[in-house]
Amino acid sequence: MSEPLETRYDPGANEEKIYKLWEKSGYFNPDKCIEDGVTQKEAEVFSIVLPPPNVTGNLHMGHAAMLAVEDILVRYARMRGKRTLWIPGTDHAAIATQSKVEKLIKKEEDKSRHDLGREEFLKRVNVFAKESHDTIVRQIKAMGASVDWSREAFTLDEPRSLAVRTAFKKMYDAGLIYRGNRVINWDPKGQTTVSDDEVVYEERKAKLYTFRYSKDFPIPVATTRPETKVGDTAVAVHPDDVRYKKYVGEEYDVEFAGVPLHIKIIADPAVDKEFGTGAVGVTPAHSHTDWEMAERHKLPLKQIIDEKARMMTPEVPALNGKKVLEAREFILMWLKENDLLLKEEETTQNVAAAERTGGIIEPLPKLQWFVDVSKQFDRETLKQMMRRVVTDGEIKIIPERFEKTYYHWIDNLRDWCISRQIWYGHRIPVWYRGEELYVDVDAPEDKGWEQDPDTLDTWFSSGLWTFSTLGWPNETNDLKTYHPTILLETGYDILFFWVARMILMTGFILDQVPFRTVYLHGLVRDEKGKKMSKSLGNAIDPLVMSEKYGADATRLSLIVGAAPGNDIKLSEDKIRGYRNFATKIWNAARFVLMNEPEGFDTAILKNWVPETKKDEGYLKELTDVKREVAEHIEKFELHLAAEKAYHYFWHTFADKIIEAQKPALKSGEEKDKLGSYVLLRKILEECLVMLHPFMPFVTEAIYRRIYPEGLLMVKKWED
RNA sequence: GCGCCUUUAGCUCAGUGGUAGAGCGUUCCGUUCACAUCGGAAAGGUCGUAGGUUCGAUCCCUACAAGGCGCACCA
Repeated sequence: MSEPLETRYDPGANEEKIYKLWEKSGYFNPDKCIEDGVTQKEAEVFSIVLPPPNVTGNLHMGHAAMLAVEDILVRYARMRGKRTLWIPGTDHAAIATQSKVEKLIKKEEDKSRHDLGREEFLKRVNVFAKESHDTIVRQIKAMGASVDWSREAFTLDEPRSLAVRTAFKKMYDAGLIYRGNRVINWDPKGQTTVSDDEVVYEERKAKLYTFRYSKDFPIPVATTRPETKVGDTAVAVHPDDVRYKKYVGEEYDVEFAGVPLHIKIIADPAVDKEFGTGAVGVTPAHSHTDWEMAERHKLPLKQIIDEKARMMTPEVPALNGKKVLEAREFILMWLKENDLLLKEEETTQNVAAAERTGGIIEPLPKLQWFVDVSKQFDRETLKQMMRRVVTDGEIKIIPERFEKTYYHWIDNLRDWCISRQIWYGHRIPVWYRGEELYVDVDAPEDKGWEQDPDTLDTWFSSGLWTFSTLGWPNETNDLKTYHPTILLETGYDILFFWVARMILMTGFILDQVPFRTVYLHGLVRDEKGKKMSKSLGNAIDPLVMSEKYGADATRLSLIVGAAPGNDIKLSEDKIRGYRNFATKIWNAARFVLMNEPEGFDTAILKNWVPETKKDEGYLKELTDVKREVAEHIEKFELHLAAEKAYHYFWHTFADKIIEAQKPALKSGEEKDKLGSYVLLRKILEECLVMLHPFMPFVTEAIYRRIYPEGLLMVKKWED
């Protein structure tokens, strides 16, 4: 035994050093483990990707929780002798990053991206993304995550770009990607389309106006958006509605607020007889459901709102170019003046807003690229395939209840709009020359072609993540060895955005599932249950906590009491509590090592058999606890595993077993001293192994004191 | 409208078909050496409400209530 341990464990003085030691060993990389004989070549594989954090800034507690869960599973697998790969990376997060940088430039230089131009703007974004990336990497390391940095990837780097273009081409050739003029969600603020999943709804009070288009129009209709009514091409009623049956099929020409309208009366089951007047003014260009109705009834489409959310009514100069809210007032005035407004009542409506920019969504028709989720390929559609792999059990979702949520989402899924009018992202691999269109991985060689200016939805590239990180489209060994990955661990809030899209992309492209098990963790909230966010000022910074209490304590605070899929309420007190545990581990070790007999030889530990029934009982209990902890980890019940290990160490090992040995150690005969010491030493070392996945730094720090050349990280976890 | 979750000690949460546990907090006691970032002890719960199944329910079923969430509708 060399130097005695200090009375306290100092995370600040140890963590960085230990992480460097791990990195230097090369054992985050499974190839190196095999090379050095730490892992058997034929060993079972444990592979997992790190959900790539967005390069929009810092990591928050949610990321820390994710890193903690994954690192525990990864370290456990590695100590179990599995061929363990954890791939790190970052996500370019197209819209999120672009809008963040746009805001910064606006604030600092009062310029828009158009002032800078595409090339210069992208340079700026890249600089920002690089800085953000570096911060993220530092933070991942600070949390102790044992990821294989040699395989680090970025959703927008060259290998991933090739994967994206190849995937696009493959899907286009199969007819699963098409270009179509459809009503999409337009974000006037971000000046781009967004997918259905990027739309968030907020309930607001609104007025419902009941009116007639003109004096002699037979059916009154109700609306919350009178300004869109200049785009109506039909009035829809329910097929069984006796009030209106006689009008169905009739067509009327009216002049509404100076705009000539041609209105056809149609019958469609989508109409609710009870709502409003039971008749709907159909605006095919500015409503998803109306557009679908228009498709069914072959109605014309009349766009009257442009991309700036302004009116397009050249017939009425006074209205033309007005913002929608001003236009609403204008129409209401006109209705009142002409005595056509019948009723005005309070109602609540869900206002659709773009998730990233907060812009109020304006549905409008636009020529965009879509993934067709209802087209057959290989005897089924993407929708059916996504459903099948979960119902068949090829993919298991934990907690199971989210499987229902997943099915529900699939059943309501519409074609996925993948083109965005932003600059930061994967440029769509399509080129145009007049009427010609060219789709391929690389640009056409002859002249005159122009590439589509749009970029792809960021989730298109993240959807390929489990295999683009393994080298696809190249047939790499990594791909053969590690795909499908064993586990995907992520927050339930991106089940649709990401998990579902990965299943979709992988299912089509590789005819595989991307992962066997999906483990969904909850969101980290503050002690009052509020979602942590910078703007609310209630965010607890994982790095600050790690500096204050150690990464081990921060990790454990995010694990204990956090059942899968349930939100985690976190307070600084809790983190402090687990810092105390790290101290306890340190001091228990300190005590044991202080009592090491002169000239102690560690060889004795190997074949040591307890001499008393009591010691035998202690060892039995230890083995039981360790096995139970392992079982919990294997069932992804980390909260139970951590609590059990914690409880055993503190209240059994420290409180009872150590206390019981004190008399012998203090005043016993040499033989008893040795016996007691070996017992404690044995249990201590086993505990270090058992606790290492949860608290890697403090356990490794102690282990290095005992075995200066050893590495706990790759010590075998035996049964 | 469809669906999901939560409701257990002051707080945060575990948990089991046989009348409840942990951590933190609180109160009291303790500082001759592993640790006061500690140890010991104590107080504190009719396990949301009402029914049902059962020999027996906090745990199973039904209804209800409160809180939260997802999806759809939102004319």
